[in-house]
Amino acid sequence: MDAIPLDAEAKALEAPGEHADELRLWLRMLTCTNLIEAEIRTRLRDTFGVTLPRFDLMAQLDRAPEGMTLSDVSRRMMVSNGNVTGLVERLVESGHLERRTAAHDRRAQVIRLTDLGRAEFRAMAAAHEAWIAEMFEGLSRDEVDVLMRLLAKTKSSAHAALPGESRP
Amino acid sequence: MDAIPLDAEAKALEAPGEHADELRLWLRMLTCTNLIEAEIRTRLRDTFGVTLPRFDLMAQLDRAPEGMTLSDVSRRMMVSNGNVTGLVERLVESGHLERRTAAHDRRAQVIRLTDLGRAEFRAMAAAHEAWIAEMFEGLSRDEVDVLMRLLAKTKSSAHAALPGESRP
DNA sequence: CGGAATTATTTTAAGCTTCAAATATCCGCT
DNA sequence: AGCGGATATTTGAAGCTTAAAATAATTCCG
Repeated sequence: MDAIPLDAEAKALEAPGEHADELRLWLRMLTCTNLIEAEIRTRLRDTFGVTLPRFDLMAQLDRAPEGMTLSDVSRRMMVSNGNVTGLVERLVESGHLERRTAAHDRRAQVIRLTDLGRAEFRAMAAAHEAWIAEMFEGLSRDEVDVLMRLLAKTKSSAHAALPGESRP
Repeated sequence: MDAIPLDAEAKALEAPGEHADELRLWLRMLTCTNLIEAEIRTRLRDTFGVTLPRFDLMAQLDRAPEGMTLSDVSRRMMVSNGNVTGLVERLVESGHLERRTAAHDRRAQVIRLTDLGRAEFRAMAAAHEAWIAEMFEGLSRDEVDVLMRLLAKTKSSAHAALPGESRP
């Protein structure tokens, strides 16, 4: 049986928005990121039995041998404070992190990798870097450079659109 | 060069830091995506009281007036089946979706937007498109085009690196 | 000094997400 | 018909994530 012809509402749906290009770009960007992220998550899990959030947290700490506060981690990972509290709790429990109260500020907790945590992270990081290289294998060096530059521009463009960014 | 593909373990043993550019590119891409996604999530919540996953699901359904099965949704959104089951459950509960058993296959559930769901989605989608445009405002039309092309290439490169993709 | 505002963290409730196991149904084949 | 494998969905357990409220400690400033 034939479908009923398009009504006004359906036509409105067909009408391309004013910014269809940007929307398509965003969706493509999201698809790319999700595709790669999902594969990395699976490989981390299958190869090392670790979740992506834990890996990400350990990656932050690997760059700060003297440790960081939970707030620092929260800001760098762009996740909520409460989220970090739970992640840290589980990683301390498993012996990958140690946590102590900051010497100069009794509100703050400083966390750092244990020897175990560091050793495990180094092994995972090497595999991770290779996996990422594999995913981007199809791009030339120039294309990587251009993409890098355009994403930097995108980041600053998006940042400018954030509320409370009225000042240059 | 690398005529023979190395397996994960072998790659992990490659000289460390060999693919720093790709790694930096990936981290930048991730930062961009997270930045934009977090802002969109906040605005959807504050403006419409809807979560991003619900918006994404409704977006899929808006393009399929006759409905889709849960599996279709799961594949398109690149999330697990169980995830979709829960999301759909809550959206049916709130009156945005209707669900019925597929006529030709009693295993499958076909879901579609209710009138309420469609009306609410249209309003949200218009705002969403404008927000995205705002985030990418700092890019010229040419830059958008180049980025689009490079991301398409990235997607196909990443896809080629997926297991079970040995054939071209 | 003392109060107000800020900052660091935790807690709680709700929802999202995955994986793996369990059900139910369908399809192809003999 | 009926068996066996594939497909669609649900369920359950564990973990991730957020927002908002609560707690605790610091800093600012008059």
